[in-house]
Amino acid sequence: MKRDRIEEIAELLDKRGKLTLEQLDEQFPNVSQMTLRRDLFQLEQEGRIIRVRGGAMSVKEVQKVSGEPYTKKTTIHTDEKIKIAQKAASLIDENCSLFMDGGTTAMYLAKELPDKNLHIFTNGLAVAIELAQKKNVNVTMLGGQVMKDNLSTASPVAKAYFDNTNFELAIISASAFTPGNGFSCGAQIEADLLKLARAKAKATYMMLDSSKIGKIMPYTFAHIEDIDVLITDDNFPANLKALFTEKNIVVM
Amino acid sequence: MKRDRIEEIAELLDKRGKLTLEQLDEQFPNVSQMTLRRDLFQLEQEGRIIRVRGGAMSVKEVQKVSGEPYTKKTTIHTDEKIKIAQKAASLIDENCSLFMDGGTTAMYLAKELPDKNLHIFTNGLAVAIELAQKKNVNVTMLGGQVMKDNLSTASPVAKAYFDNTNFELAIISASAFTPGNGFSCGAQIEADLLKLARAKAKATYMMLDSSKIGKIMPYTFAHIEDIDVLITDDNFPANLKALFTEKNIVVM
DNA sequence: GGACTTTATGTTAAAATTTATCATGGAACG
DNA sequence: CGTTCCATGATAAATTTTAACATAAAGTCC
Repeated sequence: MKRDRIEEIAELLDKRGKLTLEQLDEQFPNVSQMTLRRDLFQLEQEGRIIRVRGGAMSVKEVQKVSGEPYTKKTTIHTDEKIKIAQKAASLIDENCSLFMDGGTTAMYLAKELPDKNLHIFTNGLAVAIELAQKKNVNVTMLGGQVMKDNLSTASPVAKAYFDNTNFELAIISASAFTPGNGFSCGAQIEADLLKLARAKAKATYMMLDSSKIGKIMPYTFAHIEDIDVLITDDNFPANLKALFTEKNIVVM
Repeated sequence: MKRDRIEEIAELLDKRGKLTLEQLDEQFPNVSQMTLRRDLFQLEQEGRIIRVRGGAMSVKEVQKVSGEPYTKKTTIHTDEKIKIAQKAASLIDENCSLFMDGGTTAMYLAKELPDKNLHIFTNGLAVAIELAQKKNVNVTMLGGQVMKDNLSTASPVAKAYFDNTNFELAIISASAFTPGNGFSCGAQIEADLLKLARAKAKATYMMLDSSKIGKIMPYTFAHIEDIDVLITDDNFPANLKALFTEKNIVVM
């Protein structure tokens, strides 16, 4: 049907980056050019493609050419992060109240999250915008000074915010991890916030892609025993995994 | 010469996101459309813009979080709002500390603002992201529940934030205005925030495009005499203007 | 099941935009 | 100076997009 065809077109465009109407016509010989045009129009409305003269291109394709500091980051280790985000999304039940940080992995989680009844606290500007798209998700943004490199906020006043709020789950990620130094990040104020979130939550889930392993950043905000679940990718070393499992921490 | 013009076009496109050839023609009345076309072609070759039917768009624009809901709104009365934003931008001096709301007009102001040493408080997610692009601007995001229709936050705790901060200027806009009901908006909590910002600031500048005139929204947050400067467009009725000027309020 | 409405699609003509081509003027250069 | 090169402008031709209407298919409601 219509929707199937539209999805197929979107997929093709994501794959090829750019297609002319002629090429699309070849791919879909059983419908008219006008129909394909209308499909492209709809996809454009949905913000997934950009129509250009002669055809259309995938938004993702354009994003690859990126020069911005934040978007650059999002292209690194994308596949692992998406897989981690998908795993994390599968752990979140309806009616849950949770905290998410503002990192790129959290951004993918925000995208993967189904539109369920949830209440989410976050300090990520981009994360908040992404979540705001979902009708059933209630989003609360934590205020504070905006950090330009990762578009998230942090503030000494955050505690005041947390005082009147409750959440069961903190899903956070780290910029670096070693067994000795634990989970660390690059800003004191960010570390403070994450510590607070961790303390406030009943459980802490850590998303960590394996590229972070062996790195050390200035501020540690959690050690191995502070977390409840570690969500990582297939390249996570077995010997490290043992370190977690022997402390009854689930690694997935 | 040629290169200068091309750079200017690129800059404009980064600011506005998207321009039609007609709009470009207005901006550059001394060259022909064909020349502008050739400039766009060259910029496309350089990978800095994407040409679309009718004009071109900035690559940066596409890289923004996809499918923003407020993009719908941003297409209405765009030209007036940009002009108002430009006027407002010209009023802001270096080293100023100010509050900006999260509306679409504020969004244009954020884009028009030069990269000067400023400290800006805002409750707009998109505004904060836009401002974070500027190296010299220090941005503080106000936290709170995210309102999905306009991507801004509001919270009863905002007062706590304001208590420890100072700003000279509040640049805000309203959803509706009549002489009797003053400046109003659609959410109580938003009205509260704007009132607070107004009270905190030494001066209040109101950005109001003329399409808002005669409309009434549920919550009034300011009356004529509460503001210091009214920034509006050329369609602002003369009789209303008199109402402001007789109270020594600058209308521009 | 039949009459109705809605939705998706195709066809064609009209409108708009882009490309191609050639002509002009001025700057650069010997 | 004369020549060459480049940027620009004007116009016509080609292409693409939009708009309008017609038709077929799919639901929907008694």
